[in-house]
Amino acid sequence: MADLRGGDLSRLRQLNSLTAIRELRGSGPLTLSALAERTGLSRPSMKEVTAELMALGWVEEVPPSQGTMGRPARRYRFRADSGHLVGVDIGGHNIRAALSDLDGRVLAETRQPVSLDAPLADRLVAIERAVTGCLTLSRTRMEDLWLIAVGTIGVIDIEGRVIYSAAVPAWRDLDLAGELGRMFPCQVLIENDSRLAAMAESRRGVARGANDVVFLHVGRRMGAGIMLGGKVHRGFGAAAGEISMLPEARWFDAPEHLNTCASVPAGTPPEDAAGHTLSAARDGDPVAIEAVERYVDDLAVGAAAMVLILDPQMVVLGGGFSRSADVLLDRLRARLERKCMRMPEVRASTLGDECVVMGAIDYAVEHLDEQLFTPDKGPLPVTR
Amino acid sequence: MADLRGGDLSRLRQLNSLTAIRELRGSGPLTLSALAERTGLSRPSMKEVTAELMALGWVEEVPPSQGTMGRPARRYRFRADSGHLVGVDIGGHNIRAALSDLDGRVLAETRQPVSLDAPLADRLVAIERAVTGCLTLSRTRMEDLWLIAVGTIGVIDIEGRVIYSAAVPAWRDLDLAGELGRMFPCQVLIENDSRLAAMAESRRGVARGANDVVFLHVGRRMGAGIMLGGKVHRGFGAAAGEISMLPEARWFDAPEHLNTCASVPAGTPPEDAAGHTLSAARDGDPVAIEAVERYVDDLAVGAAAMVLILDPQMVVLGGGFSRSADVLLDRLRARLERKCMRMPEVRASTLGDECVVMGAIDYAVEHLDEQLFTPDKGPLPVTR
DNA sequence: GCTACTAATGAAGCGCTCCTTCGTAAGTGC
DNA sequence: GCACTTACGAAGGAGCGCTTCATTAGTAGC
Repeated sequence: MADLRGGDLSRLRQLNSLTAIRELRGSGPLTLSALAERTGLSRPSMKEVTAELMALGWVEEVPPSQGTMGRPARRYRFRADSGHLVGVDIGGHNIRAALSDLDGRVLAETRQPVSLDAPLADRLVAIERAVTGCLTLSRTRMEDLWLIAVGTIGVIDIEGRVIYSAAVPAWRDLDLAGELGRMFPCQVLIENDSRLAAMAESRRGVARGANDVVFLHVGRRMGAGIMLGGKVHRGFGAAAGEISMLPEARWFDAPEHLNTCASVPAGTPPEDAAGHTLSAARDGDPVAIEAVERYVDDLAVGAAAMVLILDPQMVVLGGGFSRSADVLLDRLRARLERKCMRMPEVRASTLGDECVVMGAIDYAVEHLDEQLFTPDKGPLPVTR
Repeated sequence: MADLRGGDLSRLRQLNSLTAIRELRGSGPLTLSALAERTGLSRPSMKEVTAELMALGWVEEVPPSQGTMGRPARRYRFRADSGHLVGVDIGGHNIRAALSDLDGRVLAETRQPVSLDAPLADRLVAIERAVTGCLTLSRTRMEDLWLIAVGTIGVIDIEGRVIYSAAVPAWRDLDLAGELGRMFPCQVLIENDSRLAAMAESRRGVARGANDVVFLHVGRRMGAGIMLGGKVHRGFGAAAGEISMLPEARWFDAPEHLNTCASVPAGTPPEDAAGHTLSAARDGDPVAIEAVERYVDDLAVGAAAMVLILDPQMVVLGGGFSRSADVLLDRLRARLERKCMRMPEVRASTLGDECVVMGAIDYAVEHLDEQLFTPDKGPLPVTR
């Protein structure tokens, strides 16, 4: 509403075309009348819009559905297959990639393990392999990629440089946008992974329909992503959501309660310790339960800070530990209930490990929408 | 961009009319050509728009400016005087009101002292007096009031009920919207006072031009207001910004450091104690300085939480203690510099005690804009 | 196999909004 | 009083969306 400047007549057509595409994308093939009803336009106008979209290659006709009363209506669908998107999740230990059509429907997925302290070159190679893996799996050519969206750990500045990364040494002070821009021939978007996870949950996960969502990444490291008004909240310098940096929020060392619990068997590899503790707590081990209580005590402080400041509709628990959401959720709820002014819904992620990749794809889809009718903005193929 | 659905042609005209009004409001009288250039429309179209706006009574012609080359251009201005707005600040000890024209230019101001523990009826009477005082001062009739916006301490829910108020006993569980709706014959908007203060600072105060602003109310009580993307951030349940409720954020008791400082002379009334401490610190009293340091230590925790979570462009220090911003600002900056990921600008409020009233007026003006062309929404007079 | 019914199609005509273009009008400067 | 500058106002045209109506392509019933 704010940046709306009316203007030309053609702008009106653009907007109407865009809403038509959004409707088509959301609901599969639609008849002209259905489309007209949904967009609020008249049928003849809608017809003109679809004709234009078909000429542009965005929309195509599909065979009419049979068995209906009256003359069968022509049906149109968004040509989601006329281009491809890739979402990448650059984690500490794994690099995931997924290739999707323009609707965000996943066509191929890959995963490349990578060690935390791998040198930069290895990590970059793993990224390239993850993406090319998706391409071969789905028999897609690199030239058919329109957009790659990348979610990564660390704080990324507006230009796509990694300005902070506690976990991954090779990642610090890296011009990630530059590296990936050289690697792939299409546009590359870079975003913080927790923000993308938040987006995925609010688009296709447990928070679908909620516009104001806080995503808590609980795992070996802590993080948070924020959706406000249905949009990713990046902040003025793209550093929003970094509450784990604040000692008083007690997030940074919170996982230690689970890692150092006495009920973890000796010899357990450190990356599995927290999982053991959570399982033991589920089975009723009082020592483990005590550790979990202390963990959630800490978790709740940062979470309450976010809830009190933002007042979101929903808090989504994601990340590695959210597999044990049954152990964590009610405990977190109880503490937030005491600390918060207005209690938000608190739910566990339904997308799990796929969260960030899915969010990256959703992010790419959103960007696509925005660029559909501003061809000067980015090098998007218009017809095919 | 998101809620934009194109649609009718007349919608286009509405939007263009609205941008025209915004330009006129912002820049005083404008010629047709200037207006056309600013809005991006052609001169003939602009002429039609202004003709319509003049017919509606929103815009009027003013004498052309002299001494220019060529034929003098007709000039148009927004008829800011065709209606009036009132902003009210319901504080603990004072009730302020200001009457403005539709541009938000203040025409009259009043203040009504009221004691913290005054019964509800007295407080409501004081509100009415503050408003009617403005009316008589500016010789305005109650019927010429279009909109009253009220900022108040406490947490207000979406329906305008006070659901929490630590400071003012009479305020709790009050249906404020209902009470004020019965009191005044026009529409009444209610909002949290810190949010309105944030709005005022970002519209006409020190944060003018900044879209992402955190306003910290530092005074006998602590509060915060958030502007994101140029809009007040209310949160899903209108409870955003209440970080002072979190003990770990150390805001709630922070003022005690100043109140209980040993350098405050015995017999000082409690409400003046903090002021004494701040003055003494300015004069170099080491005991007072120590108290201030501890105060800012606490203040910085909650402030850092907000900055880390939101990553605003600017943090504005307002409220009673901000009169001593010279004592506080650099100390706060130093701490935030250590705690935050990206350091925002930190500035002192320039509007002082007027902050909330001004914000209320700005809030009313904004609402007006939104309702200009949706007459079904509220009972706004269209012509005069 | 024919008729009645249903629902979508396609074309025609209208109104609104914006655009460009042009001759005209009203000032200033010499 | 004349040239120059700048704005005004009217005319004509293009784009977009709307309503209306005859036509078309199916199903359902007899």
